[in-house]
Amino acid sequence: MAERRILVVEDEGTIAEAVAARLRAEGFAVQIAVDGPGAIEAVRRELPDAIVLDVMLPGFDGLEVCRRVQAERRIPVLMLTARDDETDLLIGLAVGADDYLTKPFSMRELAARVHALLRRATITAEPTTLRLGDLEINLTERRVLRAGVEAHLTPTEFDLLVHLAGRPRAVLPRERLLADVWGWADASGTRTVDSHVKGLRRKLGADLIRTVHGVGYALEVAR
Amino acid sequence: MAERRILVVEDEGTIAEAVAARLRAEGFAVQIAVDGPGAIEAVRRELPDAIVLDVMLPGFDGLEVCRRVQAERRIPVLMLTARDDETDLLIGLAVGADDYLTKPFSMRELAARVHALLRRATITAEPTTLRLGDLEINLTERRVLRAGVEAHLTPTEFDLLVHLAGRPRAVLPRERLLADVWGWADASGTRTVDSHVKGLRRKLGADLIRTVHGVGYALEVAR
DNA sequence: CCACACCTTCACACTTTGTCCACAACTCCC
DNA sequence: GGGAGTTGTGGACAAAGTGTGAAGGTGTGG
Repeated sequence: MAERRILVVEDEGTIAEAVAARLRAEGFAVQIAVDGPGAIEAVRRELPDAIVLDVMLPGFDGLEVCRRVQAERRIPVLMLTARDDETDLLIGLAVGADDYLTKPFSMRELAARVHALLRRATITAEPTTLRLGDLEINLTERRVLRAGVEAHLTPTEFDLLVHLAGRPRAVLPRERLLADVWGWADASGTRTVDSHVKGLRRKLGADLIRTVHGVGYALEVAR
Repeated sequence: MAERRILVVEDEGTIAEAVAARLRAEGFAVQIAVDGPGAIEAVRRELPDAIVLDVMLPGFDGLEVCRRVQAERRIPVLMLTARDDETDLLIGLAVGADDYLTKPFSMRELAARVHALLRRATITAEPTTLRLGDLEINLTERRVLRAGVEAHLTPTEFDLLVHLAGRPRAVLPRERLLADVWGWADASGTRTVDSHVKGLRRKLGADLIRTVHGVGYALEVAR
């Protein structure tokens, strides 16, 4: 099996280093992110097999990270909660965390949980491909077929398409797409979304994406 | 959120009890059925939000239960398979199961799966649609149908309609509409509301919006 | 260093929409 | 019935939004 990649999201340097060291000793390739935006970016870039995620983070918190990550792609998440707070825990599970550890925790326990997480992930038949009408999106291979014909998409186009496909038929405002796909806070004055929609239409057919004037775009799916 | 109802279908008493106990601890209301016919009946009576379903059952098996249930109503199903048998698994997914667990499984894992199932269900079951008589307003898609026929509305027309639909039959003064829909403080001297009402009447029928002389407009709904 | 793929921005044409205006039709009240 | 105020209507016009092709910039891999 190829080396498994783990993303550790933790702003306290000493903890992050300790966790990373232990996981490396277990044979994982470990990346560290120290805040919310960094985590999102790292997920896109590194495509980790699992995430160890602190709930308390600068930028936006771990729950937000978890929600956004899960919106894109199914990745096992182990949550670290500082306090013995049931609220965090429940919210965490609700936004897609798979397991949790309450600080302080032992490194041995952490390692065991991460192993369990990955074992489960490989056993489970996670839906790796989205099927919407004659559109087929393979998330693990990042391939897209329309009516059986493969289209070559750029990375950004693919991410945009996946986001639209996550809420088929729903109208997603440009600001929302810019925030979720690009991670931009400010949506004023840019035509980037429009440009990429143009690309998707050219490659996948003009009828795939509906423009909702003054609002945004929606993925059309035959019912 | 109201308490979520889970139906556990499992003929082995000890397993059924253990599963039920754990799910109750997670805050769910749990019902147990021990065979196929009992499961079908329980689904009809209890209207559960999700089903945890053993494949091996007396009466008729879990796959049959799954098939029948899905034929009636879309309910998330978590399948429990005794053996590590791919055949059962594939059939299960084919007849509408959403996820599965192979025995033996941990209760923690089960709970996480059920949470995930419900989370997914609430996301997909979100076509927030307003229905008022023969008028159908889909908020996430921003589509409007009158008597089954779609009408293309401009952004402002749509927002105005939604505001009227939010208080059906109530008379909303122009000043109120201008404040809520347009964000204008000053209502003097403008006929903007009237213009957009004109548009709505043209596209959706003159009988939809009632004029209250000297006051404003109200959405008419057949009782 | 070059070729290449990609992302973003820009300028322009085109489409859609919002607001206002003028006049007709209507309502209400005396 | 008549008049004042209100509303309906069609269209003009400007403003805003969108589609499109191409250019500039960045980064990557050879």
